[in-house]
Amino acid sequence: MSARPIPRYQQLKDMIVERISCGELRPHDRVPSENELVQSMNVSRMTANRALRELTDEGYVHRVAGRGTFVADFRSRSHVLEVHNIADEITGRGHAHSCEVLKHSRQHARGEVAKALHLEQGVDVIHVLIVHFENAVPIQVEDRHIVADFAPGCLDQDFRTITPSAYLTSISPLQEAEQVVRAQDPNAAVRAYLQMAVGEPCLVVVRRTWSHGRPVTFARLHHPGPRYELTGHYTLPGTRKTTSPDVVQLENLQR
Amino acid sequence: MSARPIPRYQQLKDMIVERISCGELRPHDRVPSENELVQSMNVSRMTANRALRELTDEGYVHRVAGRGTFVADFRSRSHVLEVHNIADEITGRGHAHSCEVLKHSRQHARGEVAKALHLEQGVDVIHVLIVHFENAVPIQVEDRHIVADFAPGCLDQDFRTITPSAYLTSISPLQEAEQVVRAQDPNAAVRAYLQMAVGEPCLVVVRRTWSHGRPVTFARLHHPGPRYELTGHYTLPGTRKTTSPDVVQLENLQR
DNA sequence: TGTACTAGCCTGTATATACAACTTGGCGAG
DNA sequence: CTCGCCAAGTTGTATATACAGGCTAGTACA
Repeated sequence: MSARPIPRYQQLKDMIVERISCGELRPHDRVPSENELVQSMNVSRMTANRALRELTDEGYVHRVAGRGTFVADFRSRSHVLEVHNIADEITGRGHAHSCEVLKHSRQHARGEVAKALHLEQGVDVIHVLIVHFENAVPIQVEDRHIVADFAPGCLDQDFRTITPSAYLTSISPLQEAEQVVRAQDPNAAVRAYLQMAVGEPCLVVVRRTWSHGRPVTFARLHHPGPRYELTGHYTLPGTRKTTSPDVVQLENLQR
Repeated sequence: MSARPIPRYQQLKDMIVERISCGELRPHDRVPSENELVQSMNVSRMTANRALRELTDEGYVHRVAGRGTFVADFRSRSHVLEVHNIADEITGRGHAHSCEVLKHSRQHARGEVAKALHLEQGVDVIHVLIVHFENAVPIQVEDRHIVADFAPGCLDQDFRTITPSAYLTSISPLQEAEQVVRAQDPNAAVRAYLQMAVGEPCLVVVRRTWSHGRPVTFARLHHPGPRYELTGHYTLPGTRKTTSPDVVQLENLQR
């Protein structure tokens, strides 16, 4: 059996990730410097350097020469985990975001929601239903359930000023996400919220997110097919020659 | 102005990536060992080690203690770049994949295709139109254009046995991808190919891929909304505690 | 002929050391 | 009081060295 000991740089990484994960170290907090790790952990500076450098590559921390190492803001961790902060997406286009909170209440998890969140039937969850607008045009219906004891202050949040997605990433690091995208006809309620014509399809994103090793939120996001598309841009890591592909505006697909 | 010199480990990485990118080093070829780099590039072994180790993390090479360092198979590079090899996806579900090649010919790029591929009007492209089946049920219409001089042997390929996606990743490393997902009603031809009922929406993926710093392929993938969904699973790098979220089969969304 | 072993190369890790560049805070000169 | 400079701490890089462990080919031996 290969019971090779865990390398010391990995032990350092695990220790720091654990302290971030459990909340002992919060975003923008200072992480022990290389020299401090040399003393407290009894390793060489190169080993401490490797641990912190790899944590930088992985997005956990942020380093500034001359100042120190700091815990990264959770939302800068992975674009794929925050790709669905609809407010940022809209303001990033230079448009105005607004929203209407239709529901924001405590409920007992049932059926699909309980199963998706790995909860017993009846456990408390927070249910929010929000319609997001881009320049006053409805662009997303956000139907989200949040495990209640994960976000104690959730009911007091004003989701008109901070989206649930932004709120969730601010209170804890999200470690894992699962997403399903499908094209589907909306039911009457969603169609009305999105002001869609009969026969127009929705782009539906169903997303579960994990934190501290358990699912904490389950969201169903409905978008009007004619007015919304999901864009992604992927670059392999380590590519130096910034090809910067000018984003060609794709024409409408009529064939 | 900060004209800081490029670090030596980065120079090594750039040199090796360039040799892979231009085809001098092909998948499974042996990359110079650390000690060879020490001699030929006049660096210390730790510097060579850092370069090769980071290239390993980035998926360019594969290292085996005792044997050496080898160029990684392109398709193992990034799941996001090959997420749309529909054949692998289907066989991964344990189902049977088959396809029908409706078109496979040389054409002159025009309009939207020329613009997307950054080509002058009239430059040669290969056009393939393929319907993919999962257990004899049509699941994707692949409408793809490939820059002709990028894939000289493209017209001789048998795309019934190897998908265009697999073929392209086999001949060159893909560096960048751009993808747009939308829900849209199909036109009559696509609807017929996919054996869809009138009124059912399509999940459309439009994808451009770069290699050697230029766009080389442009694909429009139509899927039947009722029978197809795009799933993604994202884990943050460096997470040791494999949470392994059992994939809950989400129920149909009826609200 | 066949088997076992060893020498040599390779990666993986760890340490000690060194220098450069950046940032901040404090101290001293004006 | 203010400005400028310098010292201390921090990250970023580079080197030399060392040992452990994996793999392979070739040699010695039976």
